[in-house]
This record gives sequence, C-alpha cells and structure tokens, in this order.
Amino acid sequence: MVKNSSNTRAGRLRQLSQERRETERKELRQLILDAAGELFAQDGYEAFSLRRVAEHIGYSPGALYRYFDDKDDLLFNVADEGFKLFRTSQAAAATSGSDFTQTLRAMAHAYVAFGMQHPTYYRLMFMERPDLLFKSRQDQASEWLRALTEYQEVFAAAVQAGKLRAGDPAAMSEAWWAVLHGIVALGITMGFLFDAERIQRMLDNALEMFFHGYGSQP
Amino acid sequence: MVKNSSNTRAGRLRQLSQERRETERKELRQLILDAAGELFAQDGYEAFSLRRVAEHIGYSPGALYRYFDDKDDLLFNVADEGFKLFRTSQAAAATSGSDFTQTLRAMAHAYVAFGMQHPTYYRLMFMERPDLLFKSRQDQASEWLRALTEYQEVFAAAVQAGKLRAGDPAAMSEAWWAVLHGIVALGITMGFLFDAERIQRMLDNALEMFFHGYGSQP
DNA sequence: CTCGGTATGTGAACAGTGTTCACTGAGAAT
DNA sequence: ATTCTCAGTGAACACTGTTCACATACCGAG
Repeated sequence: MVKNSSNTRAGRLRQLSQERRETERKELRQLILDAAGELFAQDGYEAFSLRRVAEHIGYSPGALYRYFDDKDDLLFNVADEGFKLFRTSQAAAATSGSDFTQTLRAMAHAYVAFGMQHPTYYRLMFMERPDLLFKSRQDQASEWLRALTEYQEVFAAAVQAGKLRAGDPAAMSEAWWAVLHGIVALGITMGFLFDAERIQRMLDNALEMFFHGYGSQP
Repeated sequence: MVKNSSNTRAGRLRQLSQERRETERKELRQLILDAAGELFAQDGYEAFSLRRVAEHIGYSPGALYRYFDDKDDLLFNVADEGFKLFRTSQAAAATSGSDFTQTLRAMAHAYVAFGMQHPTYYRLMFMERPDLLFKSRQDQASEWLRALTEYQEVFAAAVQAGKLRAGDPAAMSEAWWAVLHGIVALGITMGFLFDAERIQRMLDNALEMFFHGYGSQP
C-alpha cells in the first residue's frame, strides 16, 4: 500500500521518483504525438505509418503500443490536435462581426481557410475517418459535435432576430454546412481543378446563393 | 509479315486462332474487372487488395499485371464502371422534366441517390482518388468532365430562359455542385449521423435555399 | 513434323505495413 | 539484497503491392 508519507526522506524520494516517471511518460507520449502530427501533415493519410513514426524518434515499433492502443488510437489523438485548431479559428470568427451577415461570412471564410491550410487534418477529421471522433473518448467526442451545434446557435439567433427568414434553424445550418463541406472537399481532393482563388470565388458565390437564392422570381 | 490470307485453309485457321486468343484475353480481363468490382463494392477502398482479387478468380497475383499496369490502373477501370452508371442516371434525369425547376430537382435527386446507393463508387470517383480519372486515358477523361459541364449547360439554358437570375452560369453550377457533393459526402462518411431520410430532407432544404435563399429581405 | 519464338501464368522474392509476444534490463518496493 | 514491475527490444506473423526468372503451352514458319 502506498501511503502519502512525505515526512520521511525515503517517502519524499519515492514520491519524486514516481512523479518523474510520470512526467517522463507524458513527455514521450507527447514526443510520439508530435512526430506523428509532423509526419502526418507531411506525408498525408495514406503514407502515414507507425513504423516511420517510431523510426523518426528512435524507438522500435512495438514501443508505441505502450502509449497507444492502436494506429487508430494514435490517429485519433492526432485528429484532436486538428480539432483544437479548428475550434479556435471558428470561435474567433464567431465573435468577430457584429452583424449576422458579417459573422456568417467570417465563419465561412474561416472554415474554408482551415480546410485549405490544413488539408490533411481536414481529411482525417471530416472525410477519411470521422468515425474516429465518435468512438474512443466520450469527453472529447462532444468537442466535435460542439463545433456543429455552434452553427445552429448562430442560425437560431439570426432567425429570431429576423435576419433570416422563418424556418428550422437546424435544417438551415445543416444545409449550409453541406455547402461548406462540399467546397472544402472539392478544393482538397480536386486541387488540380480548383486552385485557392477559385475556391474563394466559389465560396462567395455560395454565400450569394445562401442569402438571395438563384431563382428569378421575387 | 502477316498477310490477310483467308483463302487458304492454313490462313483461315491462323486468323480464327488469333481471334480466339484475343477474345480469351478480353474475357479474362473482364473476369478480373468483374471480380475487382465485386470485391471493391463489398469491402470498400481500404480493404481492397490485388491479391484477394487474384485469389478470388484463382490466379496468382502476378498474373493480373499482364492485364493492368498497376493497382491504380485496375481501380481506374473499376471507377469507369461507376462512371457509366453515374452518367446514365444523370442523363435520364436531365431529360425527364420539361420545366427547369423539375429538371434540376430530378438531377439533384439522381445525384444524391447515386451517391447513397453506390457509396464505394462515389468515394472512389469523387473523394478518394479523383486523380485517377484525369491521368490514364485521355479519351475517357473527358467522360468525367462531361458530367460536370452538363450541369453548366442546364444552368446556361435556364439563365437565358429567365428561369434563373442573371449571372455566370458556370459559377452557379459550381456552387450547386459543391452543395450536392457536400450532401453526399456527409451522407457517406457520416452515415452514423445522417441516415437516408435525413439526407433527403437536407437535399430538399438545399433546393429551397438554392431557389429562394435564406435571407429575409425580398 | 520439327524447330524457334512468343506470350501467359507461376512461384519466389523484396520491401513495406500493423500487430503480438517472449524476452531482457533497469529501476522501485519490500 | 531480493523480488517485482514495467518500458523497450527484436523477432515473428500475416498481410500488402510489385518484380522477375522460369516453365510451359501454343503459334507461325521452314
């Protein structure tokens, strides 16, 4: 039984040693995670391999299994990093403009910018393995849904304020999310067709469509 | 030198034999392709493997390389099958409604239905490896762009007829394509969030948005 | 009919992947 | 000082795509 005995010399030593081992463990875990993030961003999803991560930090492949259950588990934790970036960029945009129109524009541009600047993250998060974000940990899974519900709140407020026409805010935000996702997905997977400027114009067109529609009747 | 000599018995035999070998070759090629398509639709992109295709038809893995350059080459030809399906379904929808609104609705529903009914094909064609459709063969590459330009033509006609407000038809169709792609992509990769009915509602909402917009001002 | 050539399929090999596991070796606990 | 725990290793397993020397069967010509 381990007692909380820091009054004796042996007790203090034991505790310090335990703490040190704990921080060492966390440091190595972080080292793996950093290396994984770097290699992932560099080589993309397909070429990403456990063995190369291990080699990159000078460990044997099997060692990583002391810190992560699986390749999927490792990827999940990498995706988490991407989600932090995504959430902060979205949150910043959400509180930028005073007008709803401006706010939505800012959030949309932030969304697309994130996808274009971190294509591998976006791929992993929203395209390749979105299932990763659901299983695994419950406390972090909500992180993922929160970004989605954030849009809904903005939309609900806009409908209530009369900035948008009456209707189901959830349905509207879903449809708008589909637009954003479609633009980013096309931009990422068909970079040879759509360069950055064209994606920008596409987004502007989509915003125009969103607000005013393309129909001719008033 | 091979002369076109079907007047002698030996000549006829030679020609028939050559024809037979040729058809045998085509048959085996088709057998591989069918098996590949089956396994691909069954197991999806990630689990798809050359060796399993070979095993499935009772050949050694190396044999496939007599008929396809590469795994990519094989996948490209599988994708081609998907494109035939896609194109015919789109073409049928394009000539269905007399009114533009109806036509666009029909095409949109066909688009989404294709994605939901053939998720692995859609993944391969538009998400996983769209690069496959560009390199490889020039004559078939246009096949892929034609489906895209078809939308543009419909839009151009609609603008000219006053069914849509004035503007660049290409930009409009691109934006609308992004919407469709976004809906299907979300439906495919996040099937646990969006079931078929919800995707349907999402599409209806998107059509509403497309025609009338979500803004409150007239 | 026999010879030479041509194309086809095989089997083994290579380099890579994720994952497991018996084993060291060092440090902590007793 | 001895036991115990745990991190890390290295080898193995079952896969993957791809290549290549080789056997083999068949075709065309002499």
